[in-house]
Amino acid sequence: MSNYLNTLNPAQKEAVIHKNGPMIIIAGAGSGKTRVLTYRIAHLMNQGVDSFNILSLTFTNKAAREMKERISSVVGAAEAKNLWMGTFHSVFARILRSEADNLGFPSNFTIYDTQDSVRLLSSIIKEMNLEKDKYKPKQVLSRISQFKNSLITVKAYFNNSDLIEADKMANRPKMGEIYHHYVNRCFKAGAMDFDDLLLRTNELLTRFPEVLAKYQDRFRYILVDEYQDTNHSQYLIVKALADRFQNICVVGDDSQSIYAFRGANIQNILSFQKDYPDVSIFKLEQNYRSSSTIVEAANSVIDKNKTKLDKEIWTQNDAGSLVKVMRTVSEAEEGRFIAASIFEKKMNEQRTNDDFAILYRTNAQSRAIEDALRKKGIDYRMYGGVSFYQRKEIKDTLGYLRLLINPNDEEALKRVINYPLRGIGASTIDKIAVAANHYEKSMFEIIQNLNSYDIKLNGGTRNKLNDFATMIRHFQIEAQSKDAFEVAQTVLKSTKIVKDLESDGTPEAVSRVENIQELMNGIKDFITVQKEKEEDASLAFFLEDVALATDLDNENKDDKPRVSLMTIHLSKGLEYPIVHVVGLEETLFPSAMSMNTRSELEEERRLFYVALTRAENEAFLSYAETRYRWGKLIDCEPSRFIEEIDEKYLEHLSPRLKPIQNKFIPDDIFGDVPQDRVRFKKPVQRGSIPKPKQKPKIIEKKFSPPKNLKKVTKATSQSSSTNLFDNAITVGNIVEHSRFGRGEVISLEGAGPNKKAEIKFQSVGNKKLLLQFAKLKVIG
DNA sequence: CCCGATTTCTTTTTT
DNA sequence: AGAAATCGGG
Repeated sequence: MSNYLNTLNPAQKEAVIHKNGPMIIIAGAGSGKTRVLTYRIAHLMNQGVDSFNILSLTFTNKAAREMKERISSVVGAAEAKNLWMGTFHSVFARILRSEADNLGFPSNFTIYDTQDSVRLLSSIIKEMNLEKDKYKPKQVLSRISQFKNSLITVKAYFNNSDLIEADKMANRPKMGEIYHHYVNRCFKAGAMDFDDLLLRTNELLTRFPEVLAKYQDRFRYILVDEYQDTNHSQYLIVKALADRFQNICVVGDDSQSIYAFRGANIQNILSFQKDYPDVSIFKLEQNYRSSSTIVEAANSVIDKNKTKLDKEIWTQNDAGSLVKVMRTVSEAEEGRFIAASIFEKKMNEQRTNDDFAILYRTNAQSRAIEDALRKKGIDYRMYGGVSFYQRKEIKDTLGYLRLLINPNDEEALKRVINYPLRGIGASTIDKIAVAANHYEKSMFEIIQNLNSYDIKLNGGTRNKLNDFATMIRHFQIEAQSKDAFEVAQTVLKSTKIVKDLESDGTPEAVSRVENIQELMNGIKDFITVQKEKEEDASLAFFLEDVALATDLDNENKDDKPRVSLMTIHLSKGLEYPIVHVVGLEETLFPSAMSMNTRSELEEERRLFYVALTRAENEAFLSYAETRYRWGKLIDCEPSRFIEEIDEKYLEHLSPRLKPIQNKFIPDDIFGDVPQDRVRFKKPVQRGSIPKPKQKPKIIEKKFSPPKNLKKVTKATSQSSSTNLFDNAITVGNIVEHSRFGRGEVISLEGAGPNKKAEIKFQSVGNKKLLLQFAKLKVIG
């Protein structure tokens, strides 16, 4: 046994040692929460609790994995192996698989992702002949999600006149019917969406007392991390499971509750004491992560919230440097400022890329940052956004795999039945869908036995459908004897997906092929890892893993250190020496969608609190005066959150009022662009491509100081496009275009925003392109 | 009846 | 700025 207890402060130690009964740990940002959780589990095991009886629910699978490793190092790998650890979704997906038959689901049920759900809802809405404007699939889905997270089944919905009335008032009287259809279709497809994983678990535990008893007996000690982000559905699961032994330990920080939009209920943590009157409460208030400046700056912000638990975060750490605030003239400039600042710190302070994180409110903001980092040659890794598994080519490939595992998976079927193109078009698919609804069979069943059903299809189409069904059946047979990797290989070969892409020849297609290659590597890795752990390496389990994987979960077994880019939501639980929080502008952060009620605004404020407290040593806040949103350039106001920080913790790098000149701003940090905003007032917009004649010239005159015309034009076009290299191009250059591929520059004409190049492309011949819009990369 | 090209709409955050 | 819906040619 090790002396791990000695490394803890008194509050942490108490929380670790406390053994039985309900307990809550209020853990402020950076207070060593993960350490406490890990040691608590290790300690339980050292006290003789069987690892088999411990369930630990974490926020990401990565967190679970890391925690498991740390526990292994205390109690030994063999012992730690039996721990149940993971996200709510992954743990209960596993339980649902083994209990699926109770609920009438196949054990290899599909997990529908958001896109699948939206597509299914679109078809339902279309089939019901409802007006698209009233019933937007995404909105409908989020409404259904609300129902599910509050455990309102279809039946419960129709028994609840308030809900029916509310939907009528919202001009969506058919909501209940849509919900009904949606649930039925998912059921028939053998599919569960994300919310179902929790809802159906509740159903399982309520309807089958013997199943509940089994898991109650099994999970004698339950720990829940990030409890403030659990929704009602999750709350009930935990409550049911913990009911027998009452050994329930929840850890959370009300100040970091940022998932109300997906049904998280801050009341869960605020009212834990009511649920368990004899609860023991532990507070971890000492922050070990951040400088005192950052801790206090963050405190001064969160104090503005009304709804919060009583606690005071403090630290013994040094004051460190002030929180820097920077205004820039555009988002491109913001990106350049950040890139320059990172570059400088790497030089002067021996920092490495992995010391930095750049956090933003919306994924769309990453683009400008990425451009700037790339230009400075700074390696970065972006988390979230369009994640790997969401890419079209990956989803297509996975679609085949899903279909062979579960032929009733309608969304997978629709996705792949005509990709690559095999002459089965929309109207054929519609006919089959109609027949499927009519005969109450799955679409695949209809296709397999076309002759048994009455459908009007011509002979050619029938043959094509038969071929398709035969191919899928062939895959299924293959899957009985071969492993996931081999099956996937067969799929790729038979469907000619890769060939199809290769014949395309565009750089996009090439990168798609690379992605598929990467997917294959992923499958191979998965098999190896699972076999090492002596766990399920089946294709079905791989698909589940993929469906529930977070971007953060994928270990970057990458060589180089990289700057991290992610949304603030994703950054929760992480820490970095230097953090840039960008886009601090009204209507962006706080988001315009969340400014209507006090509680929404408080959630935005907590989000800002989370962002700020990721920083260990230094925090930068930046905002732009203009930014492209919905493809248009708009003016921005600085975020109220900047003002909400106590002024004494701030250092303004840019002048606070309107800048007339900015002579004191050092060139190397802020770039060499005049800070005069006038020139961005008349932006060169994308919409003006067809008639680019006059306007740009006027603009150019307005703001070109005779001194360095070149640089100014460069900056201008950067602010209106993502092209970084337009001025670097000369006749004879070999360039790469995202659509046309490689080509040679033959001639140049025009100047500034009007500058055009004639390029001889290998693929499409000669083209004249406006440099400011063409995304050209100079190769040589 | 399919396919490629044009046009329209959309954008918060995620399991 | 990118995907889904719509449109006209083949």
